[in-house]
Amino acid sequence: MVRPGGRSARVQHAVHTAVRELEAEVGRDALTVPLVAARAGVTPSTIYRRWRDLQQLLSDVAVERLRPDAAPEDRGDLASDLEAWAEQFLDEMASPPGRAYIRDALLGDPDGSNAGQCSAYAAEQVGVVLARAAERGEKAPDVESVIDHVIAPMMYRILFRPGRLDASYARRLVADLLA
Amino acid sequence: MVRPGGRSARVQHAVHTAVRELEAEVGRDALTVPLVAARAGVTPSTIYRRWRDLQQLLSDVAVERLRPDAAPEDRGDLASDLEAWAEQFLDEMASPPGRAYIRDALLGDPDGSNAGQCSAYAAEQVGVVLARAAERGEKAPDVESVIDHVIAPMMYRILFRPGRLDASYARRLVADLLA
DNA sequence: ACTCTAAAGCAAAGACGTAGCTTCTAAGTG
DNA sequence: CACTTAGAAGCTACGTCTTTGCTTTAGAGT
Repeated sequence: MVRPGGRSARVQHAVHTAVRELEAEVGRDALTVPLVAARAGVTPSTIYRRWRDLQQLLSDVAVERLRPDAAPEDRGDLASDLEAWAEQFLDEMASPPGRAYIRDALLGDPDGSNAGQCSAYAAEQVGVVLARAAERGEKAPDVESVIDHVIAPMMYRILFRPGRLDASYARRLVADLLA
Repeated sequence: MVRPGGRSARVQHAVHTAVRELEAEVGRDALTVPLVAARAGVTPSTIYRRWRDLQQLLSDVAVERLRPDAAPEDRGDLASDLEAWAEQFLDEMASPPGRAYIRDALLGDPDGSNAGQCSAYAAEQVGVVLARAAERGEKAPDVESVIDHVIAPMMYRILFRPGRLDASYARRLVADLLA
């Protein structure tokens, strides 16, 4: 049972913060559970008990970092909004740190719930764009179509075919979808 | 330098075999490098040197298992061929072992070459189907289109949205592409 | 205030990962 | 057919990480 205002929450926050700090300081590959524990001021066994291993901890932190921090920009029409969002999404996700976070999120995650959360974030952002279009009276596809025709192809390339990506790919996918 | 007929090749084979056997016997989570080494009759340091860690070893083995073992079935026309291939692909990849292999292949792979290999396997199979269609004189899409419109959406769901999949999804994607 | 329980601390034992050095083996050469 | 050589495997010792049982703490509910 998680007690929101209590010690558990403090520990979780301290550990997450320690991971982010150390990731920046010593690099991902040098991270170890004892190192994180020392920085967070907890004992290693606490981390092992709560997260089971370093992978799952990194996965948790990665999901946090993949959460969008702002609503998609409003450029006045669906095509522009979607194009801008897709370009930014691709740009962030295809970057080396972006790819690392995606891999971490997928990795320590037997049941896929962390990865599912990432997908939900993207779907939510797209949902906002589509809802705005609907309010304007524009004809808009549904979220599922955007996932299948825009997000999925971008993700596939990011994960399976690195080095075959640029912003024009995002624009082409959006254009094809809206055609 | 790898010497195909020599000791290196024997060791690599013994280690891969040991991984597959132990995976079946004790389960993935109980695999460790020393355990694999003992079964393969080599010392742990050999594995650490060649593969660096367990993840990369599992990644190598996973790629091997994801290699298709036969050419796609010929059902006489493009739509049927592609539909059959997509259904089988989805079925294999969405299964628990299939997902585990995909994750392993993605995982121990900083530069994405193992994952790229998996993608290449799928592209090759699709290429065979499309080439047959071209020989028959059918109008066929190119491989890139199939990747974007069929493979990528299936993979995205497998990785990010488990539990939202069935064979009809594969059929729908193929039908939409060929429409 | 008191009780109760989930979570954290502690400590010791065992397993794992790393690195230096030695030994082997197969490919190339005269 | 020896001989050389370099890459790869074996061995070993050390340090670090992981696991586990038990104890202690702190916050939620009464």
